[in-house]
Amino acid sequence: MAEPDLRLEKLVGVLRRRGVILPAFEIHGGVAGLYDFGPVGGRLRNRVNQVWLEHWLKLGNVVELSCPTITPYPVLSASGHVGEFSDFLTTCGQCQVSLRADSLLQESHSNPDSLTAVELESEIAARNPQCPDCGATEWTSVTSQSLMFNTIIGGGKSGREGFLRPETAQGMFTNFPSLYRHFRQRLPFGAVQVGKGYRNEISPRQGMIRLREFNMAELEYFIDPEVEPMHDFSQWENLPLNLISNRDDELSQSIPDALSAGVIRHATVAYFMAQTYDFLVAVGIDANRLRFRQHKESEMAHYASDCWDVEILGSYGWVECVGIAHRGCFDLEAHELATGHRLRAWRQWPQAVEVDKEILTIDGAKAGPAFRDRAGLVKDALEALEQIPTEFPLELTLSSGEVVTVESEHVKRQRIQQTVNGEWFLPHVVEPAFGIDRIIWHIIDHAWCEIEKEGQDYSVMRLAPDIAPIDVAVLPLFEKDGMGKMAEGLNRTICSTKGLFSYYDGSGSIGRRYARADEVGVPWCVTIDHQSLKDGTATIRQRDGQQQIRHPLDEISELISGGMVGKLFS
RNA sequence: GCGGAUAUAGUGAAGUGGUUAUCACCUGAGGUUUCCAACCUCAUAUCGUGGGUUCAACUCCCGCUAUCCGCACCA
Repeated sequence: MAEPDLRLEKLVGVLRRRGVILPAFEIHGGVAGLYDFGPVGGRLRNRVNQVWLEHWLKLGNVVELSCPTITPYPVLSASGHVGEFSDFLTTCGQCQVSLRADSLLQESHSNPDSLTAVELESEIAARNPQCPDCGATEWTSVTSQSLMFNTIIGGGKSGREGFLRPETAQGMFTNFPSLYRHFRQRLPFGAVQVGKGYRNEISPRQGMIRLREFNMAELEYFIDPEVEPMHDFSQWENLPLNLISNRDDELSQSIPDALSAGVIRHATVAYFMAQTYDFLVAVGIDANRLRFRQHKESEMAHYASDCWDVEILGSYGWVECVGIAHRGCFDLEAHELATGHRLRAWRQWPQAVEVDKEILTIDGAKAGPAFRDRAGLVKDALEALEQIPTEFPLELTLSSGEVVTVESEHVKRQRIQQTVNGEWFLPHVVEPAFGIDRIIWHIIDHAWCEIEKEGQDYSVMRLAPDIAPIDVAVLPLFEKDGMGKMAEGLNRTICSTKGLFSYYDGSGSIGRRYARADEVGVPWCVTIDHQSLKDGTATIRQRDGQQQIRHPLDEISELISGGMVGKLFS
């Protein structure tokens, strides 16, 4: 490859100059990790989002949600983000290595994870732990490295702590009851959301690759773990893909083959991998620069049973752009535990079961005064006991973690006789999560090429017509004799056609204007010339291949919006 | 967050302690031109930002911000 760094520099220059992607707030000095999609990029982003949405909605049992980005503290505490996303760091005064402050106290403190920044700092000062790298005992002050943006919801004393969401998923989990009702209590179903996520990265790098505010698109697909998933893989049977298993085996195998070989562990994960492949190729990712990499046991969250990343090769090497994870019931269970709201689906058994058993429950008159506000928890814990205990007093662990002493006078036996028709269970979730900015970056990276044209470097963005931000450039050969007027009229017609967008360009030579259009990936140029004035036809030029055909003006917008124009060139 | 380098027009670069800061491409206006970056004329910058040194700072010094490269962090 010839000077990849130079290519990257040139590409970044093109994107800035033409208003595709540029640093945000640049006139104020800019902010690391924040980028604008400019006059051309804005519509590009929108179209990629749109194609993504349509791709998943066509599954037929998927709906779109839109949830707030401002998220109250308890939601992200329940989901585990508060713990996961904030670390306390300190730096060695000698060798400058940065470490998690709690890891320094692992030896000397029973639970360093629970300490606040101030406590960590005084503990470190008191115990003088050695730097594992250089052995020094000087440490800088402890700083919090929360990766979430904090905010206060509301003002004054009533203000509640909150965050800007680090992912869109939580809103879809908290909406489970509404989704369940919408789908008339029948699994499987899914919810998608396209929107912004925020992570206060310590050092954003590599342009669009690591951002502080980013566009993401996620699908949460809820399934019954006891029902064998039914997916039609016929479309992908003879399509070998690049797979790297968690044992680092590099395979070239079709998705259904990898599934039956047990490399991919779950059919729904496999199905979404195949769908993801189709989406990425449809928006212009080069299939040869795309691979699936399975997470190793060690890098997978404990609750996940299988997880695959899609990595795309571009100017920054292989970059993770999509994660497809089987999350088990982790998320719904976490929110259920935190809120007490049932986030379950009903499974009807084929045969009703008659239950006739004895359980232990509280004797309200005695246990009520004894346990007061915990009486309900005591009741739940007692009724959940598999075996009826015979010895009292009994040490009973409540769901809150608290242990209480139960005397025999607090309890009574109760006979249960009922018919049970089914059970409530926690659905499992398979989640494909897409980093839209990273995907857009790679679409551009793969689409942009410099070719030699008459001895000059010539820059072309070979964007797929479905996502090209500008569908048509309307060009009068000259801006005189009414050609300019005619072209302006056509431009308005195209812009008012649903789904189409065009621009008018009358300045410079015709070749220069074709070049300008090619550089931002306009697939079609329509040129009005002298003949157009006479017979109402114009030439349509194809970006890739640079061929031209002549066609009646009044059919052009229909031809392009119907996606039929490409056929004229074959 | 640490260390190093860098910051001049839309893009890419040159240059200087002292009147109007160069160059190429791009962009705009006018001319010319019957389809692929042609040509001619003209136009477009308070030299990242705040402070200091100086009679005078784009130029020297310091802080900040951003970018790039290592390290660390993150996925």
